Amino acid sequence: MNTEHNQPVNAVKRRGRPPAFNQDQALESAMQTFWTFGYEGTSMAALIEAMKMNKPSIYAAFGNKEALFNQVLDKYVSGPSAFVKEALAEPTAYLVVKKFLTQAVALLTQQDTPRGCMIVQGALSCGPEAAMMQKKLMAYRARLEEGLKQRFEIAKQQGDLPAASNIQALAKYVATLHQGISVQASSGASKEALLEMIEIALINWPMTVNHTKP
Amino acid sequence: MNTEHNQPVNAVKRRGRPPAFNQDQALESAMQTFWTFGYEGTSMAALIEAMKMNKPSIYAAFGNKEALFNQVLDKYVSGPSAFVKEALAEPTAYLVVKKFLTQAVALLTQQDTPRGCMIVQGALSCGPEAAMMQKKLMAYRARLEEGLKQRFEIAKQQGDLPAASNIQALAKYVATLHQGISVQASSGASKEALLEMIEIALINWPMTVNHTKP
DNA sequence: TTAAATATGTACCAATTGGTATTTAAAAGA
DNA sequence: TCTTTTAAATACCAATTGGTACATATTTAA
Repeated sequence: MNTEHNQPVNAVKRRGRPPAFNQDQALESAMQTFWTFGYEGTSMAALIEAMKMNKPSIYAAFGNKEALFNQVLDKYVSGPSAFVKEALAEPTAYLVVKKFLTQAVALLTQQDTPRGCMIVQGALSCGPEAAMMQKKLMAYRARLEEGLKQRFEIAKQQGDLPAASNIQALAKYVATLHQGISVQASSGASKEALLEMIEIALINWPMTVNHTKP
Repeated sequence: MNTEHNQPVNAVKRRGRPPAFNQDQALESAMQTFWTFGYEGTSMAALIEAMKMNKPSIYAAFGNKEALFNQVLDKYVSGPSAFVKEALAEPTAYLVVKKFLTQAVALLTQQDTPRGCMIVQGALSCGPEAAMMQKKLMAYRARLEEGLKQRFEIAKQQGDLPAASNIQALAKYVATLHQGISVQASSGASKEALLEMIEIALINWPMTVNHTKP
């Protein structure tokens, strides 16, 4: 049963039986599963069903559960979570935050993907065996918060944020909202309700006189 | 080995071997464990060690894992989480929110208990077997948000909040911050950093002219 | 002293966990 | 055709999961 899923057009012919699965599609299915149930809540049995691969094939192609999750994480960051980089590129701190939170709500409440953020919820409370992943996700979150802080530092230097701004606290404010939004989304909050909520959160965003809200 | 842990001073003498454990202390240990590792991440083996009881004794005293967690939840709500009711009793919406978030930070970052909120993180992402607990905790969170909304409705009627206030969105704002704080706390955020963050979140809390910030 | 009642402790259960050894199938090259 | 190479599929592994049966210990009441 060779369906040649992952053969590029002019692929070099390799010897041996060709894989019956598509690498990227399988990883996508794994992401969907981990995203839904978290690292600990996802069993190999669930992955086997979702990826439509048998266990030895998964281990041969992606390594063990931990290695597979790491590859899923990469895919998540460069895929669903790619909007973060775009948001940080917005011209003002206000627009950065507005775009970041708005896009987060859009992603975390959309119909065709699981609700909630995989990096927030993938291994939040878990047993000792998932402790390494817990730390890894913590580091990812810390990196995002650090990215916001650095962006706000630039905004401060540009006179976009008041010189007296506590950029550390501002970054934590935005990160906290994002993490809360993740919990809200996974608990069933609607996109509309969360967008209204964001409006409130942004009402008093600090700005200097020469940078007004649009 | 009868240490008579749970014999009240003038207890009625019951027949049979007296329990070697204290009901409340054992439940406290169970709470600590579930709080740390979540529902799914807590194994019976971990509970046995923490509660210093053997498995059949646990089952006899508290029922199965699910029943035990339910009793732990009750204890959590009436114990560590009791500040919620106090906060809702504050005289103005602003003070309600300030007290609620400040106390939440205090609880979720204190040294002698696990970090993060058990109701937020106890079963956020989990496998199908914990789905019931996931729903149950979602309901708890929804109840809190509803409590905030009702409190804000009263504030609105009292002229404490502007008549045009979107109390639904305000309640979701506060609930989202609380949930985000839980994630932050479990990720190692300091009490001080979170208190600074709360200040920012409260800067533009809506108020009418006859109710000013203290 | 003995029976009834209740708790503890050991040993066990089937099912599931993550992970592999081994056999079989399908392709390319000689 | 036949060997080599690679993947799929079945069957298995020890360890752990939540949950129990059963024997033993400790108390009170008769």
